[in-house]
Amino acid sequence: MTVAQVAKSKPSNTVNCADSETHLRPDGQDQYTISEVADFTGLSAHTLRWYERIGLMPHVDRSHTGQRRFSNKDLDWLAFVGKLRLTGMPVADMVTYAELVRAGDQTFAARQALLESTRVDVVNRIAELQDTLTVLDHKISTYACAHRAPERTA
Amino acid sequence: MTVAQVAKSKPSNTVNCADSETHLRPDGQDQYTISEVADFTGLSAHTLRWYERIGLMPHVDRSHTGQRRFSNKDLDWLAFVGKLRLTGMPVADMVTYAELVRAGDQTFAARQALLESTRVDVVNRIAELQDTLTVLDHKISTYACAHRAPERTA
DNA sequence: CGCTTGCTTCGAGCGCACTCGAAGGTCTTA
DNA sequence: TAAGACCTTCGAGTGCGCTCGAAGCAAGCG
Repeated sequence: MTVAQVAKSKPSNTVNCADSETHLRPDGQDQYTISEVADFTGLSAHTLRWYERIGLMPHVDRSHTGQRRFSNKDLDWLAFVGKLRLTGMPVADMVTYAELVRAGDQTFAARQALLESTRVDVVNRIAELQDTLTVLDHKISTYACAHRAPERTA
Repeated sequence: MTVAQVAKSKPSNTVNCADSETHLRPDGQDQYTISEVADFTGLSAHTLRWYERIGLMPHVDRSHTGQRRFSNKDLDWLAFVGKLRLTGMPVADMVTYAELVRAGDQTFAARQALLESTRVDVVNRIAELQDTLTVLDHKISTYACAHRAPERTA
């Protein structure tokens, strides 16, 4: 509830080192309907509403008639969530992270820990994939060989 | 049906270049019950039967009483399937590959193509993950910064 | 004013990859 | 020969991540 406001009151320095987020979108006006966001992110409107319902999005602003108005901050968040999704992190864990964010600054350490463990997962996954790649290449090369030596099928 | 026999009649040269498959298991006796295979692979007996049902396994030999007797070749296949699974390939696609294998030598080209396209997927996925890793590291470093500069919360 | 478009909520449905349970046959060991 | 483990098949159930449909409100246009 207040989270959105708080977020808005801090243009770009939620953290304050080498921060380069909140790239304003072309029109730069920080107000997007759900279908605009759907187009932009590739997620369906249904999915966006679902994300909010399950707590994977901070509560999105509403227009005076109750329609969602997404901000650039929301888009940034969605982009980040998209990255987490790529890591294969379960939605439930992303929700946990989102809850930490909503809980405020005192959860920095917990969030960092969560991201670090995710990082480890990603690194492992990459190693796994690279290993798989080796197997794949080996297999592919055997097919290539079979091509070159088509004799002795019997 | 005949597939199993054919497979067995070719000790280790299905393809014939630098072939180093079929590492005999400790007891080396080429006959495993479903629960042994389950232990070995980490898959459940249910899943193994399911793999066979959907055509992801060549039909497994049976004992005179109808119980499954897995061969080393089957274990090799399962290991390979495990790798494919790691790539995120849908089971349906693996079944397609399995069908190609069962169809015989004239599908070498198709199989090679399938593996090569999988290879591309894996490479892309790795790139994606590496990209994600960058984002993650950036985010983690901002948390680290926030720790070092705890002032200016207001 | 009525119509279309697009939003709202809620709850049900879907596809995937298993996962499990039931009912029954078989193998081994006492 | 009887108990208990372990196998068989078949079909139903589960959990996840969406995905969709229905019913209804609101804005904007001719």
